[in-house]
Amino acid sequence: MTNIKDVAKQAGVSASTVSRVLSGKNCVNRETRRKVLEAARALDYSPNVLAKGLKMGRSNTIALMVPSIENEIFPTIARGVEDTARKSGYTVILCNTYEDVAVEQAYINKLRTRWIDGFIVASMLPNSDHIRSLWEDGFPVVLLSRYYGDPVDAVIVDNVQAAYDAVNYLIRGGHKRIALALGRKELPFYADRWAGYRAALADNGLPYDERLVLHETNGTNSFYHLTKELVKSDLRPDAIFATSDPKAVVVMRALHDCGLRIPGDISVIGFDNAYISSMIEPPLSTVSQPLYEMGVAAAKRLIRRIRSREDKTPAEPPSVEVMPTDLIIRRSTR
Amino acid sequence: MTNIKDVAKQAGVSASTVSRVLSGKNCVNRETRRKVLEAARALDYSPNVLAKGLKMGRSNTIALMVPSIENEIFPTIARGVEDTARKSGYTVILCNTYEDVAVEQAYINKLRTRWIDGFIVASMLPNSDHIRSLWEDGFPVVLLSRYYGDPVDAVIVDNVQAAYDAVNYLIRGGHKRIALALGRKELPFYADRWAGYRAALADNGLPYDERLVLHETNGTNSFYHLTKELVKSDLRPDAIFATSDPKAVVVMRALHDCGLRIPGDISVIGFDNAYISSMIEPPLSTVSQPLYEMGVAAAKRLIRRIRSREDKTPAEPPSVEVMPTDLIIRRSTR
DNA sequence: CTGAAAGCGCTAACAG
DNA sequence: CTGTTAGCGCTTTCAG
Repeated sequence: MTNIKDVAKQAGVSASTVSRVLSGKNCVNRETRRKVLEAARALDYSPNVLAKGLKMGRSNTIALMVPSIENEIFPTIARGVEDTARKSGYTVILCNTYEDVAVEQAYINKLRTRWIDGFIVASMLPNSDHIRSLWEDGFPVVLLSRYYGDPVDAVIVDNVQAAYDAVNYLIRGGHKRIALALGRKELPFYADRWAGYRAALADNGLPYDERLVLHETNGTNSFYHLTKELVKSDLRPDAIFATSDPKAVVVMRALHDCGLRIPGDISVIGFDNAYISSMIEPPLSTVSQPLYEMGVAAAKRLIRRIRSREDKTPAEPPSVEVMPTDLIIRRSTR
Repeated sequence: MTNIKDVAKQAGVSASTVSRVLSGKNCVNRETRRKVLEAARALDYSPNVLAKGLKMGRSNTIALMVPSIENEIFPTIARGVEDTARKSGYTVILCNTYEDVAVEQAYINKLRTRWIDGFIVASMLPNSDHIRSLWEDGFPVVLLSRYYGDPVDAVIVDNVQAAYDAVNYLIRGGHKRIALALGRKELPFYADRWAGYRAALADNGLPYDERLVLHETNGTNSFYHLTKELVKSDLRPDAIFATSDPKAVVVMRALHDCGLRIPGDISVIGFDNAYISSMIEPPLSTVSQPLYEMGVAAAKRLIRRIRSREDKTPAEPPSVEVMPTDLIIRRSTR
């Protein structure tokens, strides 16, 4: 593999000059610069990132931690992060934590070792203290989607408001008994969507009935039976708000299997605007989050942090960026 | 950040001894070893990967190149790769090429620079010559899913056979006029599925009618109109084989909008066993590829290559690993 | 069994 | 404007 010395020799200059030219320093003679560039091209030289990183104390690499890249929303987020990172010369490392604090911790310990410039964490759990120690130690971190009020940069949506809007829409449409298919409530965005649901009910003078909230037991499929039971009881709802699209799809299957028509007999609304939601029959009304843009925003913010740390610019205080959601009405609601 | 010298000082030994202990060399006194380990723990030391990589000429990092992580099948593959890599101490870098040879090339050029130990390429296009130059230069590479007969390691499925099985099943079920929703045929797996379709027809004495094959024009949605047109013509098929599940879903929507019943009026079968396929109504019959296992197999093979290159073991000849597919019959076929 | 020294490829003072 | 030098943190001969 060709290195900087080879280029230097070929161009008849010293290694430092090659370095200067290739790092875009302008204090180099036009002619010398030309020779170096030519030599570099001729030798198809590209600098060794490891050596550079060792010298500079950074690697131009960031880590993206997600619960699982297989979950609906993360591929799009990942693409936003990756596109943005690449444009700024950063490479991204993908880490699946599987909602396992131990796996998360193992990653952090390994990656902290000076060779990762910063973290985008979309996998944070309430008890992820090793993540907290990251920013306490001055490491650039931005939280994505899961935010617990810590003093750190974050990119989120207003889940309370978004859920409120969805439920409110249902109520305006004349629905009186609205059930909730609720994900694991230790996750802050589910807790918030729950709060938004309650607020919308309250503001419209509708009673909150705990029996109408379906709690996820093990996995998305648990909603299949929960929905069936609820629908067959004497509490049959006229609408169901699911806190994610996959849950909505399962709910719809259960409803279908009970012989109910959507939206004729019952309306369904989801959350996330996953790809499937527009494809199923009937197409699902849902709340969309700007996933790609959230990935972009998180990456931009992280890179700003990294740069400002390197420049020793006085650190700005952490800020949380709240991205807008949209209510998308398709044909699963009347 | 604490480094090897700090540990050495703390333990009262030299840096080389620390290195020996931490690299698991056994030629170290029991007591010395204990002291070093203790010091390392006390200081919460972990070695600098960049320095190590620079010295050793490798980074324990591999790159996974995919067309887009948002495509149905890649998250699962990525998870298989990542799990396997992590278990062997490798980190994976994710690269989305967007089917763009220029992006792919930019990645390769950047990553070749001694700091990536090997590549898993799931994005290869017929004219990806920079990928070819990779293994020609002795770089560890394994191709995933897209294989053009080159002399290089690959992990694939037998797409001809899988498509043959699907179409054959349809024919056995009494279908006589089977249409094909065909993806971009410059991609080898689509070309193979097309070949399997033709072979099944031929073997069963059914005519091959070019008018029954729907060619993707721009994106998956193009099948919506193509399907509608076909169905309204006097060639109305009694079954449609879609070369991927998303295509099948679009086809089903078109059929539904034409008032046709599935599978009553027409059967539909897909390919990939994507998550959605079991969720839609009716649940889609499809061909499943062992995506996770393919990721695992590719990672294992790559790591073997990397290791054997380092050990200077004589290189085994490249081999292609063909993984099994399954025909999954649900309710979209009769 | 252990320490000293060299060097992986690069950049950043520091001289000239 | 350019070359020389030192050193980033680690592993690995080579001596002892």
